[in-house]
Amino acid sequence: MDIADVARASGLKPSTLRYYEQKGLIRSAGRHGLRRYYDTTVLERLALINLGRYVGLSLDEISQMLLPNGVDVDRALLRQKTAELDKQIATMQAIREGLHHAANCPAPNHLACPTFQRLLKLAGKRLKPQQSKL
Amino acid sequence: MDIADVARASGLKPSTLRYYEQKGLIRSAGRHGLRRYYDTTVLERLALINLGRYVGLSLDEISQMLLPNGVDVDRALLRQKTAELDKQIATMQAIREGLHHAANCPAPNHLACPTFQRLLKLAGKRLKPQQSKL
DNA sequence: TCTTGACCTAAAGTCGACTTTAAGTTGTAG
DNA sequence: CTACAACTTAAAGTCGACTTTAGGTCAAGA
Repeated sequence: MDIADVARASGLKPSTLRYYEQKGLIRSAGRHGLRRYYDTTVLERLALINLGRYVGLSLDEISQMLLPNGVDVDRALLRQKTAELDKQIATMQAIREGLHHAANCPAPNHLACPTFQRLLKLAGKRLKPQQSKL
Repeated sequence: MDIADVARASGLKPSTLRYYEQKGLIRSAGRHGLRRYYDTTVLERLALINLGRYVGLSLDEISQMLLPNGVDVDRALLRQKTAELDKQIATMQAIREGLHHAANCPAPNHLACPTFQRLLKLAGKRLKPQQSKL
């Protein structure tokens, strides 16, 4: 497949694919003249990359996790990321509760409300970011 | 309090506070000569801003939510954000499950595994970002 | 009174993840 | 065989959220 096919199949732009290649995240199977061609395993690798981006990893972190040969993942890092994700989810749920309460709280001013107070403290400690797009 | 006090109390740098003021997110209570001074309600406003950042709002979105007068929040937007957060949490949990599975899956290659396959599809549809720092 | 550390402004710089642009090359349909 | 749509590269641009820098002002302690 050529770059346009991969773009179509992955939802990424050709420029993004070239960029990922430049960063060492993917490789083309070769060239026809100047033009890259890819085999279909690149799609799985891209899916893995999307997954990583989804859970908030940077491209650099992702390239550490992706084993350069083949299409697999570093399991230790995976476990670590799972644990981080657990914490993040817990905090988000607490905040979600707080927001829900705030949205329906009869107090004229949220800051008067003890539930909201707790919420503000919770958000005080920011965790790691979660990047993603579209 | 002067800007250094607010910085200390909020965990934000003076430069960030000036930046937030420039963006219209906060206001100082006045000046002593050139120097800004603040009253303590700015701390609550900053806590609210942190909260917004935490749940993935941009500074522009936050300034829409914060009522310019006083220290309160737009409740409709709050409800909407709560709903978005629900979706986001659900997806993160699914992915968390998938990662957990992958980290402990005996298959030599995750891509062989149907659980991981589902996971990859899930991550395909990226949601909105969640920004935050530190 | 003098010094100095904390403050001020405007403008430029940074970072990650791309996208866009400018200029050039080429596989392929007609 | 020719045209041209689709590819190529290197470099510059963009976006959000800040931070840093350069150059200046000033309140307060010694």
